[in-house]
Amino acid sequence: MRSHYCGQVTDALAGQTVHVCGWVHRRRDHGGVIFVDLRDREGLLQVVFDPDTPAVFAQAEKLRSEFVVKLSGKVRPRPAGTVNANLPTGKIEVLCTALEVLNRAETPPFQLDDDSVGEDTRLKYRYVDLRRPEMQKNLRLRHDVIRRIRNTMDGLGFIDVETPILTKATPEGARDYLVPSRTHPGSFFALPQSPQLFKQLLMMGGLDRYYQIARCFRDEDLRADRQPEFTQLDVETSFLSQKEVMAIIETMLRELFRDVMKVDLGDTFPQMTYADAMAKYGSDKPDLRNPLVLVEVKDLVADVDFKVFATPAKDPKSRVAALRIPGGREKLSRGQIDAATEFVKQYGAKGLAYIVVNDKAKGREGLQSPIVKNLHDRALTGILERTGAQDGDVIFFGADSFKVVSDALGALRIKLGADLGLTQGGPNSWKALWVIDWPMFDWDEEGKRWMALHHPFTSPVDLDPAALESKPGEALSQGYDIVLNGVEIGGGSVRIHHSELQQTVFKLLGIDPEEQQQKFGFLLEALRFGAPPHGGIALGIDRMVMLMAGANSIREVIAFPKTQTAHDPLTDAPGPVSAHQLKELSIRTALSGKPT
RNA sequence: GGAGCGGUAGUUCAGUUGGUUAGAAUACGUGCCUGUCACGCACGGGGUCGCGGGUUCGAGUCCCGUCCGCUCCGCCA
Repeated sequence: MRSHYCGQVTDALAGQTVHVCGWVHRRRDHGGVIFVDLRDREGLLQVVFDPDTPAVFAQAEKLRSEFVVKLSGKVRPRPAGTVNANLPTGKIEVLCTALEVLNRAETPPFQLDDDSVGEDTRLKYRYVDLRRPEMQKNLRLRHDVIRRIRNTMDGLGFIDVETPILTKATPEGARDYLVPSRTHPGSFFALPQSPQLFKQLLMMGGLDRYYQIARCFRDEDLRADRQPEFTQLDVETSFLSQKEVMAIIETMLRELFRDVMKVDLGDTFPQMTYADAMAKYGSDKPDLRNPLVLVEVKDLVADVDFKVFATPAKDPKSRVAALRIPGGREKLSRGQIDAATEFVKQYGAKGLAYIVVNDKAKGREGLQSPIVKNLHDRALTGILERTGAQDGDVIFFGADSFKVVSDALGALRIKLGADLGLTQGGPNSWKALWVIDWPMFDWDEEGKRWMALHHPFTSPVDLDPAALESKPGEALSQGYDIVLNGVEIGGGSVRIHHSELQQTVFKLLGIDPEEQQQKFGFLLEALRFGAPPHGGIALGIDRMVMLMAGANSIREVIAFPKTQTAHDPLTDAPGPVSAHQLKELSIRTALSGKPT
């Protein structure tokens, strides 16, 4: 006896008796006949209950939504005149001859065919939500992605090695999730922010091609594309150059998109330096589908009688940049320009200057703007030339610190590209990009110290510790990020494999020798026992699948995600624990959670 | 830590300058209908308007606080 899931019943089975399992999606009674749409992960099937079979018919009268049933019946084409190509249940139906209710169900908390249900309700009843076709599709896509990644990595000779979930707290980086130790009172494990150090140790262990589909934990505030626990493809290799690692990942991604999405990502992914990305796109993860670009006009306005521009133009740590919106005069309403001004304020900009280009040929008379009177002819001409302005364009300006201008105009570029429909290609357009030549460090004004732009184990291009220490602000790293459609889906680097250089980097980051020893002693020691040159990368699986699924949030591709406060509405985690449990862990007080 | 938007029936939402008994759709229940598929028709049940306080003769509506959800800034080496 064969069993079939209902969605797999096809024309070919016409005339045969089949056995199907599924959920009751909807029941319709009409003229003494009962119709039940049965649902499984594949789709819908119409089951008919005829009054000629009274025993089964009586059972069918009790069926409700989400009842779990198993039934047998004869597959038959719809009667003539009732077949409509647009019917969701197909040309085939099953006349039920035996019905078993495997489980009853209460009225579902929401209708499964309602796609506007609030996310909190969906998450509270995630097990119901997961039955919806969209979620089935997303999770199967995720499975497919991971399966094919494993195939590719395996084909390239990579070994999957598991690394500890209970590990050691790190002083830098994200906040750790801590786990108290019962056997070491007062001491704590940390959940890994990534398997970074373990995979480096694997290189020292001679496992020269490692990968893992690894769960990572970071106790930081959430976003649409950030969850406190997430999954990354973690990769590390020995003896390979930056170029070679990037080539492997390109191959993997190209095959993945070819096989799963039927998309060609192109033969060679373009590469862009961090400096160029910031200059042209105001972002370290440019979306190349968006044609808008930032144009530096600092030199043109250094001598204008307008402090808003002139002051930053003379400051080496500041920038004055323009963003030209082709056809902006028609496309942007006055309200949208005001909204743009408000928009850039969240990135620290104090305002947003603009020029509407009415008639270039008329010179300054042809420009409409609150700031034109403050700019001399040479500046205006230069700006129009350099931005390539045409009649009908709007040019926005940012003048502030390098970071504020880049952040503000970079974000405005993305927003207007989307709002005005300038971004090319739509959902089926894919633009991959490597961002390379990252600075090693970024100066933290508040902490008065250098911060690693990538992470503290990233190798500088120049391996001489003395050179690094003399000019840390100018050092470039052997780091690389992979960006897809403006989303950072991964980042990696060639690592430091000399103990002295690693200590120098720690020192520059303000980690004194004692703390180095306490937190990273095992790494420094391992580096002394024959560490091969090594490097790798980590790719965010959740983000990649989110992009492939066309979803707006990684929660849509995670079976049981958490809300913005890192709460799980389904299990109500995190929750209080008993006083007994706390006592065993040598924890005296719980500040808010009442012991139960 | 901060900004914005939201919270009204199981669900999705409406609710006017503060004014009678808070509505619609859908879901749910009962009945009718001989092939329906967003079936249709009739009737019915269903509400601490997130929570607390305040203003007022009177609050879903105004004010303050608070909790929750979402988006973003900070944060995420």
